[in-house]
Amino acid sequence: MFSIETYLSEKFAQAIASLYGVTLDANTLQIQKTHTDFKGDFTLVVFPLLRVSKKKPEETAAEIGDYLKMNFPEFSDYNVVKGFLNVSLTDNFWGEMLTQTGGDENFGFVKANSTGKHVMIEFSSPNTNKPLHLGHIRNNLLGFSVARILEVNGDKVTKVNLVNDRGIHICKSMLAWQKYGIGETPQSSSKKGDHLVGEYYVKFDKKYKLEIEDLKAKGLTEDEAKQKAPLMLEAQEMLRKWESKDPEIISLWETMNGWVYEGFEKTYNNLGISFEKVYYESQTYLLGKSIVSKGLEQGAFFKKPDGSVWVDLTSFGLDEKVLLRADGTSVYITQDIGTAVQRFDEFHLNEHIYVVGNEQEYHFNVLKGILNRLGYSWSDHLFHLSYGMVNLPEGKMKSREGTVVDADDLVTEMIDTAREMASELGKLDGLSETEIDKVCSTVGLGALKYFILKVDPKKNMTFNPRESIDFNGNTGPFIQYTYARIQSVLRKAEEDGISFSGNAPAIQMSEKEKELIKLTITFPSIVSLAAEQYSPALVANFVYELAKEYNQFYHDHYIIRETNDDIRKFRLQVSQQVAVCVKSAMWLLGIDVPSRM
RNA sequence: GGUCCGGUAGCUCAGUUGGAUAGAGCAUCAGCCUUCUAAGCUGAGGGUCAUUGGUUCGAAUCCAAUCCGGAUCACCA
Repeated sequence: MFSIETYLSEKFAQAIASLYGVTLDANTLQIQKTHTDFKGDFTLVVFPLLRVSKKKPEETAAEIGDYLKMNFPEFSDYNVVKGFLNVSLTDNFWGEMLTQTGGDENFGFVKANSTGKHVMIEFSSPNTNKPLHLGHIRNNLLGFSVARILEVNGDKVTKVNLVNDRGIHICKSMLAWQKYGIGETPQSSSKKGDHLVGEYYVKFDKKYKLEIEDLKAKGLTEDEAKQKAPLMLEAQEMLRKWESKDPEIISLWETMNGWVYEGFEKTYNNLGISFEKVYYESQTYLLGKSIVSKGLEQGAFFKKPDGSVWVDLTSFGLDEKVLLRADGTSVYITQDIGTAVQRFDEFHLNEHIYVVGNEQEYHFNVLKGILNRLGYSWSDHLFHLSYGMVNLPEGKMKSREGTVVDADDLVTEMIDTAREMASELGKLDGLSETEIDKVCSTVGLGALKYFILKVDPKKNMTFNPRESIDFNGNTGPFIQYTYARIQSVLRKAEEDGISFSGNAPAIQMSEKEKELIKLTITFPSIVSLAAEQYSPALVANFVYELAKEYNQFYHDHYIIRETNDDIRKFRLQVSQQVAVCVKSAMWLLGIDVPSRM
């Protein structure tokens, strides 16, 4: 892949070799974009070179600058400020860059499946007892975006979802529905299935709390009350029945989960999220038991007097961890061991990414430790993409206090806001209803997705609803707007019969024009860096900067209205290249771009 | 208490292996539409990069200590 830094490094290295007789590794040179308040395109930091030049910083910089100017035609000028060598490249060079990179729809993307690496990425992983919320949205957007980023870096990527469809919490909503539901269904109530089931989960909790209070009034301790509450006992009984495949319970479970899946599908659809494969815990929760037993035989684990099986991970700086209970049943991590082994066996994975919140960092360290202890060579290829929590301005989301932001509500709200803004600004006059719907949905979702993805995944973030529906400044709609503007210009060019294909004309460029070319040619390295760091935020920050730069250019320059044919052609080419980068970058974030808005 | 993560403008965030006078957006104030989309552009104010030491030509960035947040350390998932 072409990189301007690499290109320049080689020239610099050549200069240094010739001047000082020392061959330096080209990528140890420190090259950066020249600060805006200095003249020049790129800057070589010469301080580290003083020990080979054995001269003052200014002198060293000047010597290298002279050499470059004398020997390479693309260097037009240089200046030295303290230990910084600022070099300028010719318009010719930048024109050549534009010619080389322009006109390729897939610019910045590596050919599909070219690395031969197969990566599985698991994300979303919802429970079927309540609808998706804001936290899931961050998870889904991250997982989906990272998958695309890896794809365009040449990996084969399989996106999977592991649905938590069993367990005591599922039984709670089932029980509440059975007791208080009077046959309510999504159809009868016209509620979305996942929301309906979620309501019964909440109902269980309420009734359960009442029972606890009741028992406490009768003299039981908090813990005793929690354990002895009739509802809890019933839920546990239901779980036992489920595990023994009681037909009535299984049927209820299937029905209610069916409602939830219908609801989830809608949410995923609205968000534009999809998976290649969906796993269900009801089918995987027993996996791993035999592996643990084998590990026990091999001495990787040990048994306590009560019969429970443990692993000692103190050598990894972790603790002892139970793998099988005394009664032989498995715990959560047992399943994770099983699914990991199954997936690596079945798909011959090179890497497995788990998109899971940072509160489970310990869990994944334990998982890797166990797999390492079991001797799986790929245990190092599990990667926990650990993202920070999403908080509200008033603090953590708490379901008890009803501050959880529902995913569906949020999406609807964003799209509604987009519609209000558009009609207020008269942006969509003359479009059909369906076209308007499409644009508003694109813009509303763009705002939401960008707002979340622009933040470094590792960091906790604050979701301020008021700021999220702002469509100005560093937002998704701002970037979409830039794209729509360019499309408008390109449409106009076509209408006017202006062709701008072919090589970039030789013209005298403005700073803004050069800046745009500079930015677009760094797109490929941003894409690859984003993959290395599993960080859509890098792509988001890049595309924002590009859009901002383009809007300044747009403000200061005529494009269609430019009368000089060469300049007009050049500006159209630059515009198109920016549009390609914007569209691609947004696509990596899972965000659509409208051709008008 | 142990481990991990974080602390940058009033608020939300950038800051790419240590580089020049620390940047954006929001909010506030002041400007720009007979001209290709004003969801745009320009300008102003706003900072002890938590604190203190250290490393060196040079630190928001690396190291140590301290302070303040958060997560985690379940036979929960």
